[in-house]
Amino acid sequence: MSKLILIDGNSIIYRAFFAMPPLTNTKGLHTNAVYGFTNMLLRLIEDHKPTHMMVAFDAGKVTFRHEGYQEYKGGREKTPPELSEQFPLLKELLQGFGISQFELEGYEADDIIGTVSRIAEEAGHDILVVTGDKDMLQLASDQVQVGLTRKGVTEIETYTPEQIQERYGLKPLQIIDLKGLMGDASDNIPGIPGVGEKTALKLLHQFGSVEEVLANTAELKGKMKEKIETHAEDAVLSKKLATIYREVPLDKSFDDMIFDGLKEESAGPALAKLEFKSLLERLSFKGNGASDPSGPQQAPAKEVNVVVLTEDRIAELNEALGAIEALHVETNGENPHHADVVGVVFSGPEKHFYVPFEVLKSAAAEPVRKWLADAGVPKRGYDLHRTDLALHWKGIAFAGASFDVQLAAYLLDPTESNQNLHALAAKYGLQTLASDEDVFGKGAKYKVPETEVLSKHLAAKGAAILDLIPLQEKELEGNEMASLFHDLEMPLSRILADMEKQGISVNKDDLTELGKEFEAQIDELVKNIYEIAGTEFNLNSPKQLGEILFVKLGLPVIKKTKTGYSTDAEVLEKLAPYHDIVRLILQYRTIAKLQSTYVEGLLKEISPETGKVHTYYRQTIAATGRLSSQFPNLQNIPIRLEEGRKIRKVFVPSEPGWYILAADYSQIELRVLAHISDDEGLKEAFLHDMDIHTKTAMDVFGVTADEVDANMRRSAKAVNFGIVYGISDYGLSQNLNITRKEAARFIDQYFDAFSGVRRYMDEIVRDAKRDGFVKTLLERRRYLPEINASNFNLRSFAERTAMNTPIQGTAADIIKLAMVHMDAALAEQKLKSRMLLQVHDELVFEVPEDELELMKKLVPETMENALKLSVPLKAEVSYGMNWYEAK
DNA sequence: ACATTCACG
DNA sequence: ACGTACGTGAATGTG
Repeated sequence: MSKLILIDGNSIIYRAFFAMPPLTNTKGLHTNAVYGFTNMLLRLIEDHKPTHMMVAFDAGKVTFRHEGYQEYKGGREKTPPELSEQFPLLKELLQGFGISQFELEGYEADDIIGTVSRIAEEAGHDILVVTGDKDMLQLASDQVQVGLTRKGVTEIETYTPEQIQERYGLKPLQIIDLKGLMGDASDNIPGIPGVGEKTALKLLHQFGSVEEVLANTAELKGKMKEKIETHAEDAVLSKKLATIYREVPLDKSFDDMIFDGLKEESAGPALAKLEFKSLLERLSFKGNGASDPSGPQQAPAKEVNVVVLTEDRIAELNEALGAIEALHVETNGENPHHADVVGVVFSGPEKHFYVPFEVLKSAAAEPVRKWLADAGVPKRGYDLHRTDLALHWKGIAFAGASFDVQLAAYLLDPTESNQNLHALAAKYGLQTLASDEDVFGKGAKYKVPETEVLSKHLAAKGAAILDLIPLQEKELEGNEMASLFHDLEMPLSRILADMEKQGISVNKDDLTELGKEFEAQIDELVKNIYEIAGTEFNLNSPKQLGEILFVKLGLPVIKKTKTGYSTDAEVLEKLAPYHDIVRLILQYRTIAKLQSTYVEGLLKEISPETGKVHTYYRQTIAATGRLSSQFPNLQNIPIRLEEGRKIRKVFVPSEPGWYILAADYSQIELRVLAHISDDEGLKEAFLHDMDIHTKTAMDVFGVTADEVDANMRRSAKAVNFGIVYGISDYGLSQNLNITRKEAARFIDQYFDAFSGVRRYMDEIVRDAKRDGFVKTLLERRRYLPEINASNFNLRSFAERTAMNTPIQGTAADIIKLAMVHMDAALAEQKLKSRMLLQVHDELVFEVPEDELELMKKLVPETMENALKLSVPLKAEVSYGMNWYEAK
């Protein structure tokens, strides 16, 4: 028994658009209408189990109806752009669902449906027509039911001829006459003025058709008669316009409309692309994709063909290494330097080999380890940076990383917080991969399951990696990010791993000594504070401190936090004149921070084996493309205050007689801004290597260099910071402690002096609103879904981000390039010097004495020539016996 | 798990 | 009128 569902695409998507609340995906595309449409489709499929489906669309602005009546559909509101952009999304989704779509230039969707339904009817099929347009009731027959949307779009009320009779007292074809008399404002069909549904029905019940009404106007009287007679032509025309044309020349056959269920491999990605996560979860794909009406259920993982290799069977893998296309090393713990290897899987398209770690370490697995260490063999996997480190500390060398799906996912959307392979696979609608949480449990409940379960899970990961690679590769190419990925980020991941393995030596004794000094100072401060307060309390508790300051001592409340009084440094600075205790608290805070984070924290991270700290650079965290550093964070070692800066003295070379050499970019972000904004004044300043803050003060305040005083320069510096961050008068006023009005004046003066920067800021925000994302010079992207939000805060934040990200991100691109070039130069010149740290605009090396002169030239040169801009890049180098001295 | 504070660029 | 400066990580206290 065949069942055909014909859907009026235009009508339904319109209804869905206005019925659904606004909805956008993370890329900022509107998806509400498609979401409503999809819900309706799933409902139809479930309720009616169709064997054939087709969605018809209007095509072409002008249809045959316009020939007789040019005003047809005139006066209609233009389709809102939020809806227009959803048509391609819907069409792509339908393709993924395996549902045919018809359109033909010059015809409307209802004509196509009318034609198909006539042919299908003649062939003896059962048909359901789905639309929001009552006109289509004219198609109803014994075999054709017409489903009209109710309220939303998922509710559909189906009409048979009997039900139409019941409701209107009309035969289906008389619906055309009804429209002829009433007209239709939305299509600009006139009908007879003053005749609405009620009158029209009365007339039709009496006469039967438009023609009969017109032929018998004699039987009518009064105003009604007059109106009908004067508008007789309109009625005839209106009827003609309302008549669905059922002879559209379609070159489609019945087979073109076959629907044999949702296929996970195509429907999944389509839903995933739209980020309809709830629908993805609701659907369970099995065989023909019929969803289980009993509700959500766990989709069974696809059977992966996995071989568990014991030591005596490792030869099977040794021989199959040529067919291995991906690997996955499962590790536990956050810190890859201290991670245990839980298990390893080697994946080919047909077969997966699970290798317990003991087996990988065994003598028999020597060929596998050689394969792993061979830089000439490209490796593909998930988080290969972590893999490299984990294996390294277990004595297994890893090289040749060529495609990391985590890194690719980061580039494709650097703000996505969940980078699990499970989430990634789901995002692309791939075969459901169990989550690590489900397999291992989380937190204290983490437990490695038995080999049977573990090997299957890891093999499924290997399979997911293999499936993801071509999809990501294509997307990277589509975004012109292939080079950023292959030529910058992938090579960098290996370099970072090398730097981390190398580590930087920390003088433990000096650090402990420093800790003792801090401890004495803390004891003294705490004693005095308790004495002045007249009570002992937990100084580290903002809550208790607030109680003392604002209740007991009655100091004025400057600002509040969500949970109570704010006691941050900014507040305490303002309170200092009121009470002597405040200075002491500020001093305590400073020293306590140094003690807990930098003395105790760093001591804990010193490796007993190497006497070094081995940070972990994270390449897939920062939304702008910067690196971040963990365990310990070596990108926030104190420098601004002398007390803290001393911490830097404990970072020393790992070999006697060597030096620490550091080079940092001077004003890289403002130089980047000069380049991308093409502002003449800013470019000029950097071409002459002027002091940029003084130059800014000169232009903003209209004075000569000599007239710039310290205060003017300070203000100019704050404005420059503000510009880079995406300026707002409020932010600048906070920073400079001036009124918003004064800040606004500064900004205005700045933009008058640097009009190219104003132009850039306007353009980048406009582009972001149009594209939904911004880019760096190297095509790194960041999506800004809130750039068109109606909420002022959200929108403003996105606008500032649009201004800042290309600047901060391009600076990140540049230093990453410099690192790749530096690594190559060190290798090529066979230097012993080692790159150890990156701190956003600074690179730190350890250098033997005999390479010092060379490195003092090579490092800044390499950094300055990393990328050619319209202004020169400048790097300043220094060196000493420790990081403190390299300033 | 979340908030507050503070270290860096 | 709206009310935040951009990007991070670690330590600590609290619910």
